[in-house]
Amino acid sequence: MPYGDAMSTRARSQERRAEIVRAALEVIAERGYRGASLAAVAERVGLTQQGLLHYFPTKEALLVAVLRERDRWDAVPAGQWRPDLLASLVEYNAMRPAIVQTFSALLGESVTEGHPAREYFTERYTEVRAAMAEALRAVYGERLPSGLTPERAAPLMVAVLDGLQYQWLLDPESVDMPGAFRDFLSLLGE
Amino acid sequence: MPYGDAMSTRARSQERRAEIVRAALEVIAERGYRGASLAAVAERVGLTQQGLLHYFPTKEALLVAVLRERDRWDAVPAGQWRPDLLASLVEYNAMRPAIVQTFSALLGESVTEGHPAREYFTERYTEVRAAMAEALRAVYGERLPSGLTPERAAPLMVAVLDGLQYQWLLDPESVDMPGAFRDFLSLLGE
DNA sequence: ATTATCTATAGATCTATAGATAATGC
DNA sequence: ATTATCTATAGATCTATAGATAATGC
Repeated sequence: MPYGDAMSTRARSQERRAEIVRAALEVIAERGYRGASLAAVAERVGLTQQGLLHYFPTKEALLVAVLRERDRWDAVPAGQWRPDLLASLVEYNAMRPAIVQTFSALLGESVTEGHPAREYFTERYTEVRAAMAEALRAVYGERLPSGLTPERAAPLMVAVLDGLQYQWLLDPESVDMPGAFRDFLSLLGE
Repeated sequence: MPYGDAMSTRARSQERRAEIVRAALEVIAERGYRGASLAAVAERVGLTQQGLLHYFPTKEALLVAVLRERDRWDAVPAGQWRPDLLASLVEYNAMRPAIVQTFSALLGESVTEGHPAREYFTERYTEVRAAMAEALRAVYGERLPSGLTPERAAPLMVAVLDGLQYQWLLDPESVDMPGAFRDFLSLLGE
């Protein structure tokens, strides 16, 4: 391939897929997964709905790609979580409502029957609680200052993160998500 | 109206509406609001979809009735909340996954654009945070033992309640929702 | 008269399949 | 040859409207 040449077909194809996944993220944020139509995603990347199905053969395949993409954002591996990094993550999220909204909408839908993301979230939360417990253990040992074990504090930490996101998405003016999360950290740690 | 007579038409009609609302609750728990079809609700009460529309002229009118019904369950007025009563409420909820699931699914959907329950949840959370702050103030005064003001503890309390529900709905075996909530109360209160 | 319920149906969608056509890369 | 994309379309839904029919209550 000569210098300055266009991308290879494979690279072009991968970029197209990435574009489609980004568009799907947006449409899911706006309408949820069940409400997101392939046509709406396709339109955003200048394809017909049938053209999109060339890249992802079913709507569910596209959702799987969206969830994989989500996993890639966890730039910090779970084994390296620390409370101060989590606080930064919350601040970062507070600048990215679209992404928070995509996953809050998906989490909400996932508790309904037969939802294709249900298993993903169930497994992810098991992992996230375990990683959170390890992160707390690394900082505090077997007991937090409040007396809780890392295993019992972990689901509370996760609950606060998710619960604050819903309150903040519904009413960003009234809810200081990063501030509330720092309050919770000080509660745990004192 | 003679003794032992059947109900009045009006009473019969109200009972039919209540039946429909209950059925809608179930279908929304299973499929969310966008995924819930009027036909599925109608079938559950032995009506055709068009027959159902005699009682609720649009799908949105049915949702409004569902949300009103939800408000009626808050048997304990917000002005009388106390931490120990909240703990009982969580235990009660842990025995009613269907109801928890209906509102967790609706909350998740409500953050998407143009969702007909969005305004309802936005306003409700404003009220719930205020009521929670008052409940905490009544017990602890201007500062909780942890040093937080009631206004800053309130959104955390609400977040823990909602966040735990999602974790519990996804994996009831692994998440002790009432136990975790009590842990959080002891964190706040000590 | 009013209420409850039905059949028929319009008009929008939605996902997915089939198969054509054009462009790209060995 | 393979890849990208399109048109055509099947087959399922969905909500809502129109209008008929039967039952109930003044």
